[in-house]
This record gives sequence, structure tokens and C-alpha cells, in this order.
Amino acid sequence: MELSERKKKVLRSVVDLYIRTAEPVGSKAIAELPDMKYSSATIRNEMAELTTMGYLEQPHTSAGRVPSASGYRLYVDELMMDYRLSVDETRSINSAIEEKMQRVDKMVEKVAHLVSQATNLPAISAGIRPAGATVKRFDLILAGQGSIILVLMLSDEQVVNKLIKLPLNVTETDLKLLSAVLNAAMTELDPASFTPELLDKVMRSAGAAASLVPVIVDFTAETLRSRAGTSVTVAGQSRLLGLPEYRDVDKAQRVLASMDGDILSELPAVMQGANGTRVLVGPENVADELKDTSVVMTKFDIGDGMQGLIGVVGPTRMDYAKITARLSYFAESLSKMFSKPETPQLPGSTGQPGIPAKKEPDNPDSKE
Amino acid sequence: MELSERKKKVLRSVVDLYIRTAEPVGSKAIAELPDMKYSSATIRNEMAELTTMGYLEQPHTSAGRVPSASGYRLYVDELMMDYRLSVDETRSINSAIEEKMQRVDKMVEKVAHLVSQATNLPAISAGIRPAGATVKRFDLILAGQGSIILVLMLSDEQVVNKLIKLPLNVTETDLKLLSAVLNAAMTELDPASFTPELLDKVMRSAGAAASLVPVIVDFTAETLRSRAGTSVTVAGQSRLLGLPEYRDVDKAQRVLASMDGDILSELPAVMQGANGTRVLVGPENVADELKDTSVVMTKFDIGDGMQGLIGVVGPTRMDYAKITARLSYFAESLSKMFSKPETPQLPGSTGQPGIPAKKEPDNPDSKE
DNA sequence: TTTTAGCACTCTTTCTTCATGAGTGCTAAG
DNA sequence: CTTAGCACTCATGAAGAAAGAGTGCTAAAA
Repeated sequence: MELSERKKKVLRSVVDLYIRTAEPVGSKAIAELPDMKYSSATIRNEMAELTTMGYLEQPHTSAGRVPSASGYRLYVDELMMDYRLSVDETRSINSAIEEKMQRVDKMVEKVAHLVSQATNLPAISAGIRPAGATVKRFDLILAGQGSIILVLMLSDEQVVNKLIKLPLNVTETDLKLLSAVLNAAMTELDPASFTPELLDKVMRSAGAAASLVPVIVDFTAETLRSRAGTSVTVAGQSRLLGLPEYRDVDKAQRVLASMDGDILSELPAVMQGANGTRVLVGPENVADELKDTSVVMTKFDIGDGMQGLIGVVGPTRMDYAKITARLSYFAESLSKMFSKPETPQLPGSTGQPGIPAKKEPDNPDSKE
Repeated sequence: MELSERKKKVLRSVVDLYIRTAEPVGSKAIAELPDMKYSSATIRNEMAELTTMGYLEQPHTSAGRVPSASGYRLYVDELMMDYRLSVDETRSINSAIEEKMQRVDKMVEKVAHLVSQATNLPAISAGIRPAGATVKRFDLILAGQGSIILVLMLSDEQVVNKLIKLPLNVTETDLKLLSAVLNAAMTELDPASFTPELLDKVMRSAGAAASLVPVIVDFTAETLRSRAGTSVTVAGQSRLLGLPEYRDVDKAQRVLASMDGDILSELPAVMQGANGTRVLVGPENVADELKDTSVVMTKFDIGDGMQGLIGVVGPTRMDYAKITARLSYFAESLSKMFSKPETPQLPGSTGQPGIPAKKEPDNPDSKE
């Protein structure tokens, strides 16, 4: 059933006001709003109806109204005005992101802090790498007495390495042979196929450096396995305590505790959805302790097949318009940053590398 | 001035009891303790004296006594009984640590959670890598069309790499030359010496692959610079809210907020001290918002010159004996783990790598 | 001389009671 | 259909009273 325009307007006003004040809002307060041209009595009637329809609720008989979960839902889906980021806001978000973020896991950590700061709410940030990488190429470098560096180039363009120290004298030629064997036998394989038989076969053809094989295979398998997975950071938890709804310590503790641990298990569910911003209002959250807490999350692409996710946790009464706007902008800026990498340049250097600018302008150097 | 034995006993009892109950303790409660053979009146007199001596304080005229900061100090330094970890406790700590911890930064994160769990308090964990690493060796690997892998071996045995993609045809020989030049000119240098002049010089002798030089140098400098520094994780913040002293939301928020940010700046100061466990009681903390909060920290060696640090934050009334015991044990176990690395083994594989089992510490692979 | 019992006194804590005021629902008039 | 008016409900806060815990001091007991 459709709501009348006036009902919508009232509902929107109630939510807006409640977001600001965190106190139940009464008919009079609404009636006094600048562009509300009805008396408090009329508003009262509308509010009574909105209440029976389930969009508002009353803490007790003679208190004002508070939006219900479905009230928020409607607000988020249809009523809320687009929040325009001010120049100041975009600028501060941009400059926050500008700082170089080197490795993905450091990045995750920084982003969490930035988002939390930008929204003044606890934030979570995650980098998710889908499983299924394989090794594209093995390289072995002799690095002095007894030290060998193993370099794996993975199918997703990541490069990882390991320093192996063995009391074993191998020559460069031995390593050449070994890496040839490895490249022939073990590329494009998922870790499940690393059977003892395979290991055996490789070792037999590996020549002098055969004793390296178990270490290498082990490391490779472990790397491929641990490659997938999610790194999550939570930041700004203390901001939650600044909000009136969390003066109740027990409540705050429940929410914070679930952020410390269980949130992880919720992420995949939300991840399923398309890219973009998702809002989970109160009871829509699976976890019980988040029943009167909302979550806003955005997923975006990092490149190299990785996905990023940022989100904030706050009271159902959070300023959805502002928060979603900031979050989306954040995600967008991050995506952009990852797709168009900064051009590396030594500060104060020639600036002109000295090669004729050969075609292919757009070559992302990837780092992991 | 020395305290009489009886005073010490009373003081210890007060602290012990207060740690348990979080309520001011009265003379009667002490007198009723099993091995206290004086009446409440006697205790009362002693407590009065302890109060004037500054070891106890009174919240108000007719309340029991509460230990003062110097009371805690004395307790920690002299009075507290050694807490013996039960078999169960050591076992659970050990099994928690057993799980393989691959990279140092992941490790830091996990340890924070473990410690927090073991103490039921918020915990911080840090890995600190002293500055001053240099490059020991450069290697360049050709990895298919336009892709080159740069591998740096650092003076602290870490290895890092970067995939460089350039629209540039270089041969293996070019790379050999370039790496020779790099190894000759740029090893054992700290990043400050990477001047434009140096860059220039290297580029001139670099031959066909000269255009790679700026990228390489830039990356190297950045790596060396960001190498030093601390990675910190805080975990279990929500546990703080379970404690009666933090029912006061504002107080809790101040403490949590300072953990979110400023703690970092405190760490170095404590780091100065020798290895081992340090206890900072309430006002001994530099930060103002930690004035009635205590911090217990332990420093330990990770190897490769890195230092680990674990600590917990809690009310001044924390169970110092238990906490310090657990923390020290934790640190010890971690040190041990890092000095005697697990033997890598392919599950289901030969089990006998076929080499004399002497193994050097195995190096967390670093990837960028 | 040291320890203990007794007691008046202080101050927090908790419970009641009461007044206030915000906000409602309903009715009747515009 | 809208609005003014009014009785009613219920949270909130202040004020006061009673209860209880713990103290300090004094005087008696060991």
C-alpha cells in the first residue's frame, strides 16, 4: 500500500529529526518545522496512522515517536534526500586517501581508520582475495653461502618469495635445472594436486638440488592456500561510546564484542550482492546483538582480482544519507586509486626517464 | 621507612580483596579473612595508618579503603605472591600459540587476540623493526613480456620483491648488467644517500635497461624507509566494558580512544627499559586519560632483530600477579617459537627431507 | 603496652513520594 | 478535512527519609 505524500513527508521529518536529536519526536516538533504547513493535531493523526502501519513506534504512551526498523528501511530506500558531499568533505577524504598505501594489508588498516574518522563511527575494512591462484612461474636465486631465494609468480600477478637457508652446496646450474623442472611440473596447479607422488617425481628429476624440493613444495602449497582469505581491521570502536544509544554499557559491549569477532562471518553474506552500497537496518542483521544497530557497507574492486570492503557500524538512527554518501565516495576514490596507479618517480630526479614513450600508455604496475 | 609485617599483610589483603571485588574494603572484611588473627578494630588502626602513609585512600569518610597508586606500586614490587600458572593455563596458552603464524604482521594481530583472550582484557601487540636496514643484494628476473621481478635481499635477512611492468624490451644480459651495477653502487646504503647524483651515475652505467633505474631506486628507497616502524594491533577492546570501573561510559571511551591512537607514542618510552615485564600503575602513565588505568607490558625478541611487545590495559585494580604471569609466559613461549622454527614438512610427504636436519630460522617471506 | 569491644557519627545508597511537563487521543468546532 | 482544546498518561527529577556500612575514638581487657 502506497503512502500519501503527506505521510511520507511526516515520516521523513520524523526520521531526520530523530537522527539529529536521538530523542523521540513529538507532533509539535514536526509541526514547527519550517516547511510543514499543518498543525500539530494533523501531524498527530498522521503519526498515529504511521504507527499502526508499523513505520513508527512509541517507547511509551506519552512519548514522541521513534522510527521502527521498517520505517528506517522505507527511509533508506525511498525517502532520504541525496546527501551532497561538500567540497570540504571530498577534499578531506581525498587528501586522506592520497597518502601512499603500500601493501594491501597495511592499506586495509589505514582505510579502516580513515573511514572511521570520516564518519565518526566504528568502521571495518576488509581485503578479500578469492581462492584459486596458481603458480605461474618459479625462480631460484643463489644468494650467497647456503642461501637461496625462491620467487613465485602467481597467476594473479602477485609475487612472493622466501629465503631458504640450507647447509647445502648447490651451483647456479643446479638451480637452473631445478627451476626448469618445477616450472614444467608444478605450474598452473592448485594446491590440492600437490600429492606425494608429484613430489616424488619432481625430486627424482631435480638433480643435485633435490633436497630443496620439499621445502619449496611445502612453501608453495602453504602460500597458495593462505593466499585466499580476508584481512579485516576494525577501527574507531571507541566512537560508538560517544553516542547516546550506547550509554548503556552492556549494549555497547555486545556490539563491540561482535565487531571483535563475529563480523567476519557476516561479510560473505553481504558480499554476495552486487557492487555498491548496502544498508542493513537493525533487525535485518543476522547477529542478535546487532538487532538495534545498523551496518552500511560498500564493496569495491581493488584490482588483481581482489575485492575491498568498507563499512561502518552505528545506531539505527544514523545519518544514512550522509554516511552512505561518504562511504560510496570513499569506495569510488579507492577504486580509482587502485586502477590508475601512481607513476613512480624519484623525487628530484630527471623526471624524463629517457626512453621514447613507446605505446601502451596504460600499464599498471602491480604490487601486492 | 619500612612497614611492619602486619601492615604489609593488611595492605596485601586490601589489594587482593579489592582486586576481586572492585569495592572499597572495610576493616571487618579483612578481619574475617581466614588467616587474619586480629580484630577489626586493630585492622582499623593499621588501615588508618596506612592511609596517612599514602598507601590507601578513602573514597569518602565512611567507606572502606581503596589502594592508592603507591599502594599498588608497593604491592607489585614487593607484596604480591607469585602466581603459578596452572597446567590448564599453560596448556591453553601453548595450544593457542601453536597455530602457525606465518608473517610477522599477521602474527602481531593474532597474538593480540590471544593475549586479550588469555587475560580477559584489551591487549595490544606490536612488532617493532629497528631502522637502519640496507640492501644486501639486488636481483632482477625476467618474467615474460615486459615483466621484470625485482628482488631485494636486505641486511636483516628479509627479502622483498616487486613486479615491474614496462613497455620495454630488455634481454637477460641487460638485466645481468643492471643488477651488477646496482649491486656495486647501491648496496649497504641507507636511503638518505640515494641522491639524484647517485641515480644519475647508476643510470649512465646501466646500459639498455637504464629506464628501469628510477623505478627500482624509488622502490628501494621506499622499502627501506617503510621497513622500520611498528605494526600495532589492539584487540578485545570490548572486554574493558565488562569491568565495573568502566561502567562510566565517558571514562571507558577516553581509555579506548587512547588505545585507538596515542598508545603508539607511549610504546617507545617503555621499550627503553630492559627486556622483561613492566607494570605501569595508574598515574605512572604519561597519558592523562590513562590516569586510573594500568598497563602491563612485556618485550621480547622475535629474531631478525625484530622486537615483539605485548601488553594489556586494565583498571588499576587488575590482578597483577595473574596478568604478569600470563604475559611473561606468553612472551617466553613466543620467543621460543621464533628462535626454534617449526620444521617445514609436506603433509603426507616423505617426512625425511633427506638432509641433515640442521635448519636456520626460517624467514617470514615479505612481500610488498 | 597492645588488643579489643562498644558506640556515636558520617556519608552513601536506596526507596518513596510528589510535582512537572511533554505528548497523546479524542471530541467538537471551524 | 483541518484545527483547537482538554483530560489523561507516563517518564523524569527533586526532595526527603530510612537503612546500612564503615569509621574514629574511648575505655576496658589482656
